[in-house]
Amino acid sequence: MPEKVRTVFEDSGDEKLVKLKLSPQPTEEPERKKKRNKKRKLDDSEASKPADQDEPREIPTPAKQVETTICVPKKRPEITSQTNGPPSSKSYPKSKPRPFADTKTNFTPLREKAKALLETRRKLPVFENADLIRELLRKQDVMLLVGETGSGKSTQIPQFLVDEFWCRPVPTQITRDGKTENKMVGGCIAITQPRRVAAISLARRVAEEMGTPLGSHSPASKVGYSVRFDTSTSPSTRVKFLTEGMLLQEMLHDPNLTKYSAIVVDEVHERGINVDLTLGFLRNLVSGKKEGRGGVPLKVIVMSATADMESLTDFFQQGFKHSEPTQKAIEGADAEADKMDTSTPKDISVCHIKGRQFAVKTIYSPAPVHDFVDAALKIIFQIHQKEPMPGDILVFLTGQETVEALEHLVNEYAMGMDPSLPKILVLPLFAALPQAAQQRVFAPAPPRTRKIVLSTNIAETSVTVSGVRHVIDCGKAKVKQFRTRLGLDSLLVKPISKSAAIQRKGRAGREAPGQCFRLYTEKDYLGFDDTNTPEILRCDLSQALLNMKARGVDDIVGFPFLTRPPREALEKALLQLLNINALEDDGKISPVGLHIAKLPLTPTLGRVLLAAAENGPECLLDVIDIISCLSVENIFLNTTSEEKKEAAEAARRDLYRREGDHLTMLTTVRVYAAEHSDRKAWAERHLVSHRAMQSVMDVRKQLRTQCRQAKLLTSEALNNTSLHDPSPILILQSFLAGFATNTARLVPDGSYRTIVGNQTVAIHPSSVLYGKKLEAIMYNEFVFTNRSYARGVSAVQMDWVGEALAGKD
DNA sequence: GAGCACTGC
Repeated sequence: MPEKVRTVFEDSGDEKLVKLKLSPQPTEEPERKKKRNKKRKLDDSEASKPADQDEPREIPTPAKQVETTICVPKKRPEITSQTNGPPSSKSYPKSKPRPFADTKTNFTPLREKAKALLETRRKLPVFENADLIRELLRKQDVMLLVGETGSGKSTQIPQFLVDEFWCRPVPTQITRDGKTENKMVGGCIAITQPRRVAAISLARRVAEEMGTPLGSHSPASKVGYSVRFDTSTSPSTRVKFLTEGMLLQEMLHDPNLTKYSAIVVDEVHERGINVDLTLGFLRNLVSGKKEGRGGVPLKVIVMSATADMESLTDFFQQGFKHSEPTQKAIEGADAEADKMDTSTPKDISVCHIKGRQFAVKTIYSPAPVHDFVDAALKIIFQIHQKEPMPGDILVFLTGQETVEALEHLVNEYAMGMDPSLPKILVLPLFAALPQAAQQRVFAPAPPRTRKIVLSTNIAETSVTVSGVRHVIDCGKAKVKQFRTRLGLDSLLVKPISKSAAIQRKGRAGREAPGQCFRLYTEKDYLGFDDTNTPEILRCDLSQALLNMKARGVDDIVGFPFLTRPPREALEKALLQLLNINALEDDGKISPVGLHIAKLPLTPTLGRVLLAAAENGPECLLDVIDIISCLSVENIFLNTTSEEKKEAAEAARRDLYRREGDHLTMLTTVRVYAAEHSDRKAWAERHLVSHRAMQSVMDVRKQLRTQCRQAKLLTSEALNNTSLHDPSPILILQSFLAGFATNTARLVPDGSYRTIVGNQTVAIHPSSVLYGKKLEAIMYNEFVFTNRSYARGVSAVQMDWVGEALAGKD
């Protein structure tokens, strides 16, 4: 090993850095395992392993006792003092035995299991706050809960609440449009999650803890989940885990969420656009008059891992302030109400629950790092030489390119390594990696071997690698940013936020004390943003706006955004919706828009689908096949080596169509769907991603069903198995109905210029049209990475483009 | 000659 390897961080003052606010915290085994299950993305079969694998393991004794902080509104000191009293676990069982009373099924084994789990649940930090949380929610409708990693909040909070009196269904009379209707309101708790796998594995865990079967397995099941393509609930479901997108979807059909007594919004700190929309709608619901719920209140519990609760408190308080006038009228106490504005929150409580993690030592680079791949290489071998086994290394890099570069370097250096040292096993990890290769990361390292996982930020939230005690953080990540003015997405390397840095560091302290090497200076760290930029500031807003319009939010400017997008971004999105006729001229949603909003597609792809329907059932079926591919990750596998690349070219030649990527996708779906013996083998032969194709078939099925329900397709058209010849012209013209502005023409110097905006754009190398010179092209995506690229490209004729653009006026 | 990570009845 080269001399240099050891130098960089040798004297980087570990002592000083250790002091960095690391709350020394013990660990909690079941919670950790739950998290691992929860975060282990990408493999549902893994998540569905039998529960007995979740049994606690031996764990080192924690260094210090957990500290639990509770902050409640100053007005209620008496409640705070309650939690400082005797252990609350005693009071828990009093409301517990009920769940089984009303069923004949033999749940004895499940109950036994639940009983065993109760012991470990009691040790969760959140458990001692159960009474306080219940108490507060009896009186207030909104609770903000900061729960650090390992606090157990996601599994326990719903169980604390499910037997509360306010969580029962209430018979009500709801008057709408002059008609009065008797209806049961409430009874269920929803818990939203940003990711599918998290929703499913949390549901599984909570079902075990409650001693009830999961979802549709039994009509008596109390716990279920709902994610796209996979819903598992029963008539008795009281606790339902769902993705944020799924809750938004439910709200389209039932804006008042009448099934629910409480909505728990989890992982809010991740700030995906769906969570922002959800919170906006929920705020309107809790601070409104609740007529649609027959006056039955809805409890909202907002949970986050970071302490930035101020903006959320303000957010909900603003809502109550706005609703004050109606209350004033009722109470006739104007002066009192005005005073409320400056006092403590009246309707919101805030709880803070410390998590359980081992201490992680932070080691900064003493000087700025220019080449983080090189710097990471040195630290890897420094750790490998100095640190005892076991203790795997997790390196956060920016993308596939840097991951593969470092993989190569580490393997090269390892060959010249002192043979007396333990072996090294380098494992890359990124989303585009085939499933089997990803799974290797989760297997324990072989004896006398140190695992070195080189990962993108997929390991920050979506996937948990066990065995990690050393983290190396390059301090950067690729971030997608929609640029309103240019109408393009850029994918650029940017510094991460402080909260992402903390999250990365935390990955070293899940099983034992660890260390985190930051490939940047402490000064750099202090210059990072506090939190990740919310997605709502980084993405095209047309889908979000259409969703809002579809449920009658016409005043976009008046909508309660947790973070308000710039006016320009909102205007651009509105314009885009007008362009595809999703809105009327007065800004209200059009019938076309309403139809599009119900499809699980971007507004543009939704528009394409409707245009295809006008071109006849054959064209619609073909366009559904193509759209299904476009709404899924890349269906063609990445080719790693040169030989593979050539093999791929040869294998796929019969799928490629000269018209472009759209017709190529259509051919691929058709051939795949016609393959009845072994689709997996077929996919492997053609270097097509079988996983992606399975998703394509799911989406295709869903879209076909929706089209039949909307009477765009007849059952005969769907059942007709004889294949027609596709009409490229009709298909591409349908696409132009949504993508007329995503077109470019060839200019004399051989490059392409966009027809709207006259910007230079190149055909992406992944396209079948890469390097081809055509009169004009249409593309689905306009992305900037190292240069401007068009992705999802087909050849079109200029006069079609002219017609499509003229149709907009 | 190139692909951060999620999601949708």
